[in-house]
Amino acid sequence: MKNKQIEKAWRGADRCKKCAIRHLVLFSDLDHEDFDRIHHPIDDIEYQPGSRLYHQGDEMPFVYTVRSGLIKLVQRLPNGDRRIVRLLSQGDLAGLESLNGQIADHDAITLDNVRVCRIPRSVINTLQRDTPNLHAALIRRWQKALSGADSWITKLSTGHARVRVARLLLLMDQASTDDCFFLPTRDDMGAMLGITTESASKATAEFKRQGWLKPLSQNRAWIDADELKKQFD
Amino acid sequence: MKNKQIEKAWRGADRCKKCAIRHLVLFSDLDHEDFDRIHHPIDDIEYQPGSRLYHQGDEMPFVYTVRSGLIKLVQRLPNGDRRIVRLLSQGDLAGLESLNGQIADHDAITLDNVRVCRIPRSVINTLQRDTPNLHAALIRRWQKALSGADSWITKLSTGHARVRVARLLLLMDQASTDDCFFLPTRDDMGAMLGITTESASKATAEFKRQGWLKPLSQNRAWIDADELKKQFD
DNA sequence: AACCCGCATTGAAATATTTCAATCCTGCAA
DNA sequence: TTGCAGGATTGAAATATTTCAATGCGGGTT
Repeated sequence: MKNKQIEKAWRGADRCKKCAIRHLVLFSDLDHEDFDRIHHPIDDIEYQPGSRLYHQGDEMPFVYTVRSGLIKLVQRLPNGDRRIVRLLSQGDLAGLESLNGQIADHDAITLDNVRVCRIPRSVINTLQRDTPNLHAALIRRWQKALSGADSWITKLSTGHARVRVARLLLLMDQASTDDCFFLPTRDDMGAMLGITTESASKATAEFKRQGWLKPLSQNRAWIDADELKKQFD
Repeated sequence: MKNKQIEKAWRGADRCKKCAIRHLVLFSDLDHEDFDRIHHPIDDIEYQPGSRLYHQGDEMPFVYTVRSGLIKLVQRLPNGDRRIVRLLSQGDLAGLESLNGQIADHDAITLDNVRVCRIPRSVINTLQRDTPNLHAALIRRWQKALSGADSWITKLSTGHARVRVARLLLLMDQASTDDCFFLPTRDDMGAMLGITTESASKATAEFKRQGWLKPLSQNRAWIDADELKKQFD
């Protein structure tokens, strides 16, 4: 069986102190004492592609820090329409709404191999009371999510299908540290851009024919960013 | 001349203690001492329709609490496309990004008569250090903005033009305390929904013909919410 | 190697939206 | 009251997208 969690490698907050990407994650500004206040287990979990961290409507006992990989947040409408409203990558938080005790706004589904730290809500709430440093970190995450949501609207939900696909590719290219990046399925592209799978495919195929997009092995691709910008900006 | 601020009625934080909508605004959870910590002037300002609180790209020395009226947040793309990414109403904060010292992500423009409290960034930052209560209030605002942004994507940027217009009307109806609500210009509807002014107009006109939408005096309208939901949900 | 399965691609017809230009309203000013 | 200005509405032609059905392709399995 695929799509389920496969590992709980590490437990506890001690690990956080030594985390290789600590500057990116939520606890970056905590000091030594702060860590000692954490008594609930913080688990390091790895997911296969297509796993679901939580469902829209779930109670949310945890917050997740993304350590690596990509997660899509999918929102369903009563009529069955689905829309991907955001992608989360390294350093982002999934399940922010839990901090206010709300139920999940989305399905959170992994796109590729994903590693997260799963933090009980109570840890955040406790720390928040005592350590102002965490506040700033939280506010920054919130701010980033919000401005991401805004540009999702202006860049990915506005203009012709070909333009939206181009902008998506440019965004994913920028977000990647590598010189190649994760290329979503046409289906997911459609759900991100508010167009059909076929329209996403037609645009993508055309970019390939033009040589502006080159698929590499396994879901990964390279783009000629300058050319795409020149054509569609 | 229109479109400029016309009044600075009240100054200072003392007023905040007596604010009629204090339960809705940012300082709802502050206690008496907290208010005494505020030394910078907090102004109560009224704007005419079409006024601009700030421009995309501006430095942001202030945060604004909306006391009454509607504000649109408009984002411009390099190619000149504009998109309204959110509407702010009573109790919402404009200029959240200022809290991280960032420049404005949007143009903030009033749709009707708007009254706001203009709070210097320094007040927030100072209070934030000392009063955990403000934190919760800020986080709530952020959360609300974010989930608003998400449903803007799923509800207002997905599906056929007629459906989007219907959803917009339903949203504005729900948001209103009154039994009628502010009906935006077709131009603004287009910018909210990612469609042309004409498409917005055609949908709106059809709803009127069907009797599902009745314009009242002056930008205000009533809808048959049940019927619209039945048709487009 | 042959076969499958799950995407991706493609084409053609049916729809929907945009574009562009003309016309209609309505509130406001003279 | 008349006239004007700024939106709103409408129609018809040009485009773009969706729909639906067929076909292609690549990786993994037997």
